Amino acid sequence: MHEPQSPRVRRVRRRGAGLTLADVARLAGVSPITVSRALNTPDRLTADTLARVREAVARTGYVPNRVAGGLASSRSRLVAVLVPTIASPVFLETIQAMTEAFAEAGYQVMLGQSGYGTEREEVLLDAIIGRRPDGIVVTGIMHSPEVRRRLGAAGIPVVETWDLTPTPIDMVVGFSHEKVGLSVAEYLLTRGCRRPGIISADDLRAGLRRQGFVDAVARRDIREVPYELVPTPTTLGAGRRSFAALIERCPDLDAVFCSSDMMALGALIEGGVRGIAVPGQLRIVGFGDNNFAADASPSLTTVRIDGTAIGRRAAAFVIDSAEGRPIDGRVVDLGFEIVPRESA
Amino acid sequence: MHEPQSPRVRRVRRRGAGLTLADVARLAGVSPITVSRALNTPDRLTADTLARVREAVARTGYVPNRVAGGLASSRSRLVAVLVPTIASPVFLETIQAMTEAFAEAGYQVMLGQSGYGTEREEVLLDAIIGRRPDGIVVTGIMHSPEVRRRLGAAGIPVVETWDLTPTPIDMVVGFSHEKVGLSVAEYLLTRGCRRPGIISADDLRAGLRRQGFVDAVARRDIREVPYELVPTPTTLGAGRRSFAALIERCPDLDAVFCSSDMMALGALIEGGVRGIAVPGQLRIVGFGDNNFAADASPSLTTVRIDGTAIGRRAAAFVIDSAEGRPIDGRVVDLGFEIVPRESA
DNA sequence: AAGGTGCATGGTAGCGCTAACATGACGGGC
DNA sequence: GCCCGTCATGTTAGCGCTACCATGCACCTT
Repeated sequence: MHEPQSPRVRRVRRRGAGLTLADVARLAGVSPITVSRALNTPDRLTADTLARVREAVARTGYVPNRVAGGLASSRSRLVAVLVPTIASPVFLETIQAMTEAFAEAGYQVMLGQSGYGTEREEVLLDAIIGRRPDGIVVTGIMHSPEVRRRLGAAGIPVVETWDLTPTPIDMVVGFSHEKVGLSVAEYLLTRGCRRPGIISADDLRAGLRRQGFVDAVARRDIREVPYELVPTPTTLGAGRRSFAALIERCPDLDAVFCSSDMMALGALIEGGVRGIAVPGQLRIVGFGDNNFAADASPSLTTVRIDGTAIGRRAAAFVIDSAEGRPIDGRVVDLGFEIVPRESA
Repeated sequence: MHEPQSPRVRRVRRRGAGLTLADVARLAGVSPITVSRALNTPDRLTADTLARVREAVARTGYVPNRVAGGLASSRSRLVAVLVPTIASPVFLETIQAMTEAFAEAGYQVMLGQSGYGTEREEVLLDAIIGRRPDGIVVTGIMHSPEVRRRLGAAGIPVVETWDLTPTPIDMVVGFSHEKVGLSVAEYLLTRGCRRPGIISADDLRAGLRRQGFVDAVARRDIREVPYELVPTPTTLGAGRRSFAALIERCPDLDAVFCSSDMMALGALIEGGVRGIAVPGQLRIVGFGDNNFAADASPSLTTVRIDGTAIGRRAAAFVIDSAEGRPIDGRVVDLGFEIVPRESA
């Protein structure tokens, strides 16, 4: 840190390696730009030059500084991924698929947790925009007009996911939560249910599913759907307690649609404890097709979302934008699927 | 992208905002460096100057380019977090706590998934080192000597987590998995168990817990501990099937230690299906104290790890290193706690 | 009065890389 | 032999910021 040499000397290297492209170039006997090309566009060099540079890189253990590269080329090869909170397992599959797809294409994922209120969301957004990512993927639709304005102004490709809107900021990959509610309602009605209830998280998307469900059953003259609202993140315990509350209020319930598999499992367990026959007496449907759904007892009927496909599609959008390829179809509906199992 | 103007003209701005510190300085009537100080060390300016700069920033909507700042200061304010895969919920709490702590201190988290074999791990490592993060947090101990060498050579602070070693690359925050196995064994022995089995993931840390368990019961002359090995990530289904296999092989089993709560829940469910009384006939212990453990039926005895504390401590290590504060105690044991509930 | 001291602000020179243009060698068509 | 195109490589000039030192001024000390 402290240098005993004369003060006017060239600035001291602070960091370990401190190896630069110029050092490698000197060793290989070429100009710096040639090393740059060896790393970025190797097919533009003769085999001989390329080999010389590669050898110099290997000998020195040089790792190019992408911060400098990013500044020079205005391409950071960084992508921001915003989730409400990572602690909820809903988006994990999507994050995993994205991280993987981005890593393969040479991009790195920056994680941001937006679920801490508007004020901190704006601070986070500035921190992210300050890093000049090549793209931003958000889970859910951005609703705050201020946030939408800032994202738009930053000129960074934005992909909204896990939801659908005809008017995305930029691009959107997801599915219709209302249609999920609708389909589940029809699934249950078809099986003879006439007195359904809902256990729902208090987030926007779960709300849309509930709305879709309520609308669908209303068409069959079921005007009242009892429900319990649960704060996110949803838990098994919340599922048990909500189910208990619901069934005590309406003992004649014959179906429950839960906004997460974990809560559905809770309902299943609470039902078991109370001696309620599932699906004989009451049907239970979850959401998410988490990896435990198939192995519950009875196994859980649920709604499968292909989180991996969402992640991959979102990554492709960002990468295509960053590489300057044309984007067509900025609204992608990946749909969903009801997985019939024993519980309904 | 293509400019119809004369070719010798100054390079064109490619990016939206394109606003720089110099623009803000001009507007505020100060030098660029003063704007830089207004953003980074505001208390070094007079209230008047600061206000003028702040106003200019607000008027323009300027967001400083941290890529450039990082290059100039060799402080990227980026921290890499490496997990085997994000899809396993084990580290979520830790990641969440870290992301939060880092965000508060102005650092951004870069996510990397290392669990794809040695070769891809090295590529990932170069991608990460290339971004010159101010710190790297890895879950687990890094064992590959090549990786350890590279991390050491990069001169970046490294925090290993979720495990313990007297010889960390740099710093380590975690707990002893062997001691976990030992404590659980003693817990079960104290309660009269003499024929315990194990359902364990095939990862290193779960292996250490198993070893600790086996060693502990061996001291009480229990020489053989039947076990089932499960590939990670562990699932409820794997728990059910492993439990079934184990109980069929050894019907006299009186305890099972599972390497994850999810598998313990699977064992619980399978036990229920088979009419095995828990804990009367057989005791079940999980690991992780996931948020469903307390609400299972019977509630799950398990081992609680304070993932949040691990995350916070790891973040503190990195931030202290980055800010040049002295680090003492580079090995931190945060311990664990057995949570006695109904299942054991 | 001369010479500090402390503070707010500014000028200069990079950080390590790449875009854009320049150069020079080579080969082919006429 | 000349011109041109093509290709590999080099030169130059930044990208947008901050470290470092310099400057100027108010206020003190002796």
